[in-house]
Amino acid sequence: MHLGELEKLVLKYFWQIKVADVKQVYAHFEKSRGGTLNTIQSTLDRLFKKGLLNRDKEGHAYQYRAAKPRKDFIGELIKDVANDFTAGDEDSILAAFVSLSSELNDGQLEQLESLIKGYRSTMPLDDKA
Amino acid sequence: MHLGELEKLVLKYFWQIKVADVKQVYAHFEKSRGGTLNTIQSTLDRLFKKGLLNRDKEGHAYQYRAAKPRKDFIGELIKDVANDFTAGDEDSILAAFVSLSSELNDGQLEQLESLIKGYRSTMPLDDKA
DNA sequence: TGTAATACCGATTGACCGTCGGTTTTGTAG
DNA sequence: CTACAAAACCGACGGTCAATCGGTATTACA
Repeated sequence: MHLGELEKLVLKYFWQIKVADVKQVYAHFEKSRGGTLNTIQSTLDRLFKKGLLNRDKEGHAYQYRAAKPRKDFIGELIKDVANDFTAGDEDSILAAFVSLSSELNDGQLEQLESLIKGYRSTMPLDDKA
Repeated sequence: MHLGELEKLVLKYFWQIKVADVKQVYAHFEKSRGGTLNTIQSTLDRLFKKGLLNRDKEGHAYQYRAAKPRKDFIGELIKDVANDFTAGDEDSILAAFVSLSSELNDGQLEQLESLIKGYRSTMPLDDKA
C-alpha cells in the first residue's frame, strides 16, 4: 500500500479528528498548504477506494472516518515491509522486531519489556492468534 | 525510500548471494521473470544511486554488494513508517512496537521477551544510544 | 590497437499522486 | 413538485518514478 504525501497527512488528521466532511478537511489544510477543495475531495475519494476511509452520506455531504485505528494500520504496514524483505523461511514479524530493537536505547527497552508483560497477562492462553 | 518490485527482489537476492555482477543477477532472474540484461543493469544502477548497493569494478564488470545488512535496512524502513504515521509528540518507535505486538501470538511473545533480555544484558549501561 | 564485454544514455510505457475545471447528481427549501 | 445550491463525480494534465530496452560510448585485455 503506497500513499502520497497528502494522503498521509489526511489520514493522520482523521485519526485525530475522528469524523469530518470534505469542507472540514479542506478548512484544516487550506491555510497550511493551499490547494482547492477539489484536491481534498479526490484525495478523500482515493483513500476511500483504498479502503482507508469509510464514509456515509449525511445530508448533503459524506462523513468520512478512518477505516481502522492507527495502530492497526501501522502494524500492517510494518508487516508488509517485513514480508517484502524477509526470506520465506523466516518469521518476518520477529525479524522486524529484531531489526527495530537495534534502534532502542535502554529506557525504551525497559518500557518495551513491561509492555510485553502486559500483553502476556492480557491474553495468556491465546496462542493461535 | 520507495522501491519497485524488481528492486526489492534484487535487493533480497543480494542479501543471499553477497556479491554478484550483472550477468549473475540476470542469470538468476531470467528464468523466473524474463526481461533483458539491460533491465537488470539499470535496476542495479538505480539501487546503486539510491545507496542500497555498493560496487567496485573488477576486470570488465562491476561487482555489486548490498550496502547494508538486511536488518538495518528493515529497521530504517520501519522507522520511516512509524515517523510517517505517528503524531509528533509520541515515541514513534515504541508506537511501532505496540502496533506490531498485536500481531504476535504467545509463542512469539516469549521469543521476543528473551530477545529483549539478550539485548539488555549485552549493553546494560548504554542508555544514550 | 582492435574487439568483445560492459557500462551508460535516452526514450517509451505505465502507474500513481496532486491538482483543478467543468458537469452531473442530489438533498432540501419553498 | 420544482428550482437552486451544495456536493459528488468525471476527465484531463503535469510531474514523478519504476520497468523496459535499443543503441552508443567506454574500457579492459588479448
